[in-house]
Amino acid sequence: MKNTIRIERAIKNITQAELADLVKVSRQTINAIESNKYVPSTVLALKVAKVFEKKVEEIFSLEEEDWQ
Amino acid sequence: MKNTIRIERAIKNITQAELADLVKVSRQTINAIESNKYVPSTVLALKVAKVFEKKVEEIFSLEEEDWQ
DNA sequence: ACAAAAAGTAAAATTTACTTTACATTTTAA
DNA sequence: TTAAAATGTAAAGTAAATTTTACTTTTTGT
Repeated sequence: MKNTIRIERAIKNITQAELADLVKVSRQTINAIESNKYVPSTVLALKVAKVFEKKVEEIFSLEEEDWQ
Repeated sequence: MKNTIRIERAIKNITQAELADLVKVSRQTINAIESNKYVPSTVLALKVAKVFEKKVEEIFSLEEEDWQ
């Protein structure tokens, strides 16, 4: 799965730390998700999408390998 | 976070086992998510939404306590 | 009423998300 | 150019997702 968090942050001009505060996780968690180190929970994805006023699908999208 | 998977399954008339096959998890995982035993990953939420041809937000929604 | 299918549930094991701490590197602004 | 801010990263620890196996209860169809 890929995501556009880095782009959305740039548009909104907020730092990883600020986004982390808004969605109540650590800065490293945001960094790890941007770097595709792991897949966030649905709660976190919904919060991130809400911060950026976008649908979850506009920020997170499935890739071939997500279906095996 | 709550979800409407049980309702969507009823509309589409598919069993927990069939949905589990479609999204490639165990039947118990679907059951646990329907029963709010735990929060699925974003990959799984995207797959479930796709199966039901709905947006993630139409199936999964945040509740007060998800923001603390 | 009966059998089969579906759903509920639970424990143990495994994998993965997320935190905390800490430090290194890169970018930004004066 | 230099300091501060932002980002990258890593290890150790904790919490939570997911699987597997297995059994019970409920629902459905005949």
